[in-house]
Amino acid sequence: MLPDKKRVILVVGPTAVGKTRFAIELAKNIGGEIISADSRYLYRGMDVGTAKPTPEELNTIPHYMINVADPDEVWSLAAYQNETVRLINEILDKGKFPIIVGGTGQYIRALTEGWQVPEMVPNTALRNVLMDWGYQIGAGELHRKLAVLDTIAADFIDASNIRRTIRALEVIFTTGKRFSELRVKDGPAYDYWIIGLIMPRKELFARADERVDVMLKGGLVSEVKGLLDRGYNPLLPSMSAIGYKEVVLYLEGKITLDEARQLIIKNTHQFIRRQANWFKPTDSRIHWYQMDPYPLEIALRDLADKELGNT
RNA sequence: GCCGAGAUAGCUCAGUUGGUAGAGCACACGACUGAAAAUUGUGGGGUCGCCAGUCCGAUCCUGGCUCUCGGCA
Repeated sequence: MLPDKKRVILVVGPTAVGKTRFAIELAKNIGGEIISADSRYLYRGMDVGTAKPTPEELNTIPHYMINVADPDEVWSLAAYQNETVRLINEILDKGKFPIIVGGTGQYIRALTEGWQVPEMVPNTALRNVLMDWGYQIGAGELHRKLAVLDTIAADFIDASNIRRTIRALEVIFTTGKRFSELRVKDGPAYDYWIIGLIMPRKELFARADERVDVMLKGGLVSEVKGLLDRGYNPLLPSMSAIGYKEVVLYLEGKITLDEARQLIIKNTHQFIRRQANWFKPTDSRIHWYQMDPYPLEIALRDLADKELGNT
């Protein structure tokens, strides 16, 4: 099978479903290189708690967008998108298949739907001002201010979602344009083939729970302690990752280790549910595969059929 | 056996000066355009332990019973 002109493959699905292994095997079979679409793999030194691929796994197939930033660097959707589009072209130029793998639904969607993210770099000072304002008058009232300036944006941002409200106001105040107008969808720039991996939620939860214990035994606490010792602020976006924020609470003596474990499990379940909002079973663009029996062969066959134009 | 406390959603518990009930978690579903493993919205679910009494009306008051927990024997 030869690489198509603009074919890009994606492997999506909830955390702990088994994307990493599947993608590597897929890449080996079709001559692909892997671009991570996981907002937590970006950071160096955050390995155990993010279930990052092992160094051996990273060596078998070229991987990108992993370990590209220190934990105190702030990444974003737009930055991710820009960098990834560049990498896709690079891999295509080499005559290989780009395989985008990850569980960060927003990153995936932005790519597959061709989002034009508003050109407006976050303005921390402005955000802080808006945040203070929001706390004074209340999230609902701040949202009402937004409604005056941009009815459409106010419509798709929940009234109590102060963070989204602030971003919209930030963009409006800085650009003088409506946030809703800048929120453009260009449609897919490549011929995306989206593979969705899924398993019954109960099993998924069980796997995720097991993984939490593996992480704790595998040195999650000392990893977090190391990050704090190196001076990384627990309030950094990177440190808001599941597994990290809870262990920070434990290290600060606010909760016990067992409470931290329970919290991580709880937050992971909620995360899996939220991920399902981006990857829906009803989404006709996604080719869904149950993980049992292992779907590599079928997925390869479906892909081959697609290449031959039979689909 | 005696004394005390308790029995309310799947779990932990709050509550009703008597007018058939709530919160967190769990579970399910949704939003999202430069913080996204973030932030955020909605929903289903209860014969309020059992029986009797008082009352227009009992989950709440009274009596009995069953069970649980703690203390004493």
